[in-house]
Order: sequence, then structure tokens, then C-alpha cells
Amino acid sequence: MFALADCNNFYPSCERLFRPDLEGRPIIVLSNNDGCVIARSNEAKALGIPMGLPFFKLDPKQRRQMVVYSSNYALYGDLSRRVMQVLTTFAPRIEVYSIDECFLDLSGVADPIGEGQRIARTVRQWTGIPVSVGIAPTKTLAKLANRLAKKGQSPDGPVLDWSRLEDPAATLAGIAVEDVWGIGQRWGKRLRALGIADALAVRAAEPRWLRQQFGVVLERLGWELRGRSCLPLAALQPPRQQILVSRSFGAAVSTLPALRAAVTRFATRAGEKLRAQGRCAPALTVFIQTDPFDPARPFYANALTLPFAIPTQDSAALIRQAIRGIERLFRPGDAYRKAGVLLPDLRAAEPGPSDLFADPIADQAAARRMAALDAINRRFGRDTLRVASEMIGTGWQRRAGRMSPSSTTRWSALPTVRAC
DNA sequence: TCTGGGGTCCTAGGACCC
DNA sequence: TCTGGGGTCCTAGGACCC
Repeated sequence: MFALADCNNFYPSCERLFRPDLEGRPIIVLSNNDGCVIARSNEAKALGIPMGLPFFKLDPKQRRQMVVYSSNYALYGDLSRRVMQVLTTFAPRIEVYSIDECFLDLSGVADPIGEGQRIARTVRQWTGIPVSVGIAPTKTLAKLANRLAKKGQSPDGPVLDWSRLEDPAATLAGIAVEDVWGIGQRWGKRLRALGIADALAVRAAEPRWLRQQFGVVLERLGWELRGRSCLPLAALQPPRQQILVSRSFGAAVSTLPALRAAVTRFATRAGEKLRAQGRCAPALTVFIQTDPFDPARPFYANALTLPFAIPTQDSAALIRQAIRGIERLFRPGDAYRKAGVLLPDLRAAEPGPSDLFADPIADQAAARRMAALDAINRRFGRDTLRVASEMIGTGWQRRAGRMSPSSTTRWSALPTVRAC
């Protein structure tokens, strides 16, 4: 038995936490550079604001009705951690599936609905974030159950138990094929062309035929809709296979120093993630691209992968390689809009030299340097210590003009409460 | 003027091995 | 005239997720 706990409109709910006056008002949250709408409150959805809408295309009249936020990942990440921490107390095994979703193993629970209600109530009370809970014998059905609960189609409030549905077939028939977890636009189109337009039709399809037509992924999905679990709970997070840090720039960048500064930042961040995961990188890919939407100039995008003699965890090595790469990719005269650093093919960081010609003394010194850097930044805040080459060029930093305070992760942003 | 970021899995085909 | 069988590894591309 699986439960899926999914936070309702997570980012807007986070924003409301310290702004209870925003309850009932339409809220949208924007992507990096305040580019696109990436989250909406129910009120904003009701106004017809689509997901992914470029913010500048929102008509000014609607914009004025809306409370608009830049995304504040420090806030969302911290609140997510708190929600997951509460969920941990409800099941022996949980799978944190995304920033706002978590599967729980409810096997053996006598009263799943009661338990689901306790989960929703406790998360709400302890963190202030509203959640819905879908319960079912497979993850795919739990996803659907959760969706129905969110739409208010459950007699049990924020909780819906699939096995208690009066007419599951009719329910499945009411779910468009693209709304099933694992079926996107492409497959949705192909399925529709084959006469399969809703979840019920997917369930009715012969799983072996689904495999023939689409591969094993869709076959599993077919079984899951039939109530046979094929997607186990992944309680242990497998280590990352790659780390990507990339950003669109706040403005077009056409100078090498600014690009060096940007990739220094990206490589630094990639190094932090790498060490936090206990992984090391055998190579580094750096990429840049110009504005893909500018009809006046040709689009240019290029990437370069540079190997390390020995897989590394050292930010200094990552940065050197990233700068070397960007200098080779750079073409004078181009106006770049985006760059990034990718660490592919990660492997476990193993102690000791792994190469006959390695310099163990220097390696240990580098490891200690990185450990000190991470410890200082952890204690005093990210970016307390930075690499100088990050600061020699500007103009690439993101725009985020509507950011709320990081009320749970910065002392200076602690809210003040006045008693009257 | 203004268009996000970060991941995973599966499959097919080619190269190569014995 | 006739030309095996069984396997691994790697990569690129396509699909998906939030």
C-alpha cells in the first residue's frame, strides 16, 4: 500500500506562510530571471494562468490582479525539508520524490484513511503547508488518487483511498491520457492516434502490446493501472550520475571576463554538490548559448568536454577546466544568454591516490582546503568564502526583483511579530 | 525589453570480445 | 555453393518527471 503526500501549490503555499494576508489571493511564482510562471495558487489557476507562460506575455491587467514572486529556493528547500521530516514519522520507509512530493509505505496500516488524515493534519499544523494524500496499491494509482483529492473529489477531505472508490472504471475514464503519470505530450498524441484517450483505455490495453508499441515503461504503467505494482518504493536515493549547474543570464553577456566569472560560479556550486554527495568527476563539460528567441541573430550553442587526469572533487580543478573550456568556446561578437557546467559519469570518491603519478601530498592539501571551504560556508552562509575569479566580471547575475525574504534560513530575515 | 533548471530511464545500433 | 553464437560496452537520441 502506497500513500503519496503532495503539497498543495507548494511554492505559493510557502510564500503565504509568512504572509497570511495573501490567503485567498491569486499568487504566481516565476522562474529564474523572472522569466516564466512555474507555480500558481488555486486562485491564479482559476484565472486561467497557464503553467510555463512567459511573464512578459501576461497582460498587464491580469498582472495587476496577481501577487507575483521570484522563486526563493532557500525558502522552498528549507520548508520542503521540514515537511519531509514530519512525514518520516509516519512510515518506516519513505521516498522523497520531488521538492513537494513524497511516497510513504503504508503496508499493514489498518486504517489508511485515518492515517492519511493524521498525516495531512500534522504536516499542516507543524509546518503550515497544506498537503493532500492519495492512497492506492500502486504508485501510479496513488498519483491519480492524490490528484482527485486535490480536486476536492474525496468524501474524506484531503485524503483519497483508491480502493474505496465506488466506480474506479468511471473514474479512470474521466482522466485524460496525458494526465497519467509517465505519459507526456508525445506519447499522449501517439496513444490518442491509436484510439487510447483516457486512463481506462490504457488499463484495458494489453500490456504486452503496450510494450511492443512503446517499450517497457508503458507496459509497467499498464500493469500499475491494473493494480499490480511494478514501481517499487525507492527509499534509498541512488547516488547522482551527473551534476548540472546552469543559468540564463540576467542580460546578454559578450565579454570573456563575465563568462569566466559565470562559469567559475557554476563550477564552484557543482563542486559543492559533488562533495556533499561524496562523488568525484572524471570530466567536466562546459557549454554556452546565445539567445534562441532572437530572430535577428543566428543561434549559436556549443559545448566542450574536458577530462581530468584523475577524477576530482576539487573546486579549483573544476574551475580551471571550466575556464579553459569557456575560453575555447567563446566567439567575440556573440551575445550569450546562458552557460552551464555539467559533471557527467560521476563515481564514488575513493580515498587515496588512484594513479601512479598522483601527488598524494598535494591531493590531501586540496581535500583539506575544500573541507575547510565547505565548513566555513556551511557555518556562516553560502558565499562567505568565494573564489576571486567569480568577482572579476559582472552582468551575468540573475534578475529576481520580487523575492520574498528567506525567513527560515537567514537571521536577518527573521520575521518580527508584534503583540498588541 | 522580457521566454527556467535539474534530473532519470530506455532503446537501438555499432564496435568489440571469445 | 557454403559464412555461428553469445555476449558486453558505449553512445546518441528520445521519452519522461518535477
